Amino acid sequence: MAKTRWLDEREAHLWRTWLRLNQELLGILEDQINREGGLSGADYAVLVPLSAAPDGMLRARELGREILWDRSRLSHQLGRMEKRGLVVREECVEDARGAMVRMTDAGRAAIKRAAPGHVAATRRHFFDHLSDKEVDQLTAVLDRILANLGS
Amino acid sequence: MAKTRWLDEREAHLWRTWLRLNQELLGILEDQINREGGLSGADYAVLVPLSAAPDGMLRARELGREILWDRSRLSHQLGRMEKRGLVVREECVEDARGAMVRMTDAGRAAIKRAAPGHVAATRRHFFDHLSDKEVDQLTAVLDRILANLGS
DNA sequence: CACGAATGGGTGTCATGTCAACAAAAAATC
DNA sequence: GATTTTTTGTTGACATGACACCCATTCGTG
Repeated sequence: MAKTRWLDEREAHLWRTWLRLNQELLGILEDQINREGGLSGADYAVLVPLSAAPDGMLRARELGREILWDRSRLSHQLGRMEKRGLVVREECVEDARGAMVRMTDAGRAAIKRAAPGHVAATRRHFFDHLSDKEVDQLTAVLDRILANLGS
Repeated sequence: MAKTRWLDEREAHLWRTWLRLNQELLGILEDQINREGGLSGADYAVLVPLSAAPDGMLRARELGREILWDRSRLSHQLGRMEKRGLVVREECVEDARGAMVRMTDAGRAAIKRAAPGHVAATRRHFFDHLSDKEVDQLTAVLDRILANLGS
């Protein structure tokens, strides 16, 4: 067990900024979604992959994989969303264990209502402050970090 | 209401990476703290400012301001931590409304146990994949975004 | 085919976070 | 100095998330 190498001043600053930015930015965007679409951030996260899928339908397993949720969390969330009429669950034909999740018309309407404001807020608070070059640099760095997370 | 300008391919990619990286990275670090110190991420967040404060004591208001928590959340969390003997609440001399929060010896021991592994994990999963120059670039970009969040 | 392991999904329970309402003290206003 | 307004902290109710466990189905292996 080697002696700990603590973060130096620059590193600590970056780390605090990283955490704080993440926290505040997500909070702002969540509020935004909440106000404009009557949706929670969780609702939105679920509806996004569904709206991109054919027939607005995905297998629960796939859905969970896309948004990195465990099955329990997804199941609870789907139960709540089903109760509010945003999605329905149907049987899966090719695998009797599975469950298909389909977005209802109300679900599609809700995300169509929320999405423009969400994108606008994302631009206003994030992309508007980045040059094209910085987008590329940032992408390269974050992709690299993400790719090494497994280790 | 102008027509929505959706994210292009590069932007969408960066945005997904940002969200996913945060989610996974924070999850990993939380697990780490959890295992090594028997602490939750919330416990850790509370203990960090306390361990940096004189006498391990801060006014609740200050503590909440540092970690950007609202009063209710902090109060609940402190209640739980007090029950587990990590902190104690004391009266505030100069303001009878206030509450002082003091880290107990057990609290200090817990964070001393968790901190080295936490820093190591932060390095392993984050800083080890960044050059010095990239740290500076990233800091500049994120600071700028953070500074503009109020708008 | 039979059997144990793995997978997909659900449920209950408890920890955590949010929100509205409250009470007490301090600050501001008149 | 009395009265409103803010600030500080707590509480209770409720939404959400994490975790352990359950059941049915499918897969892998003999």
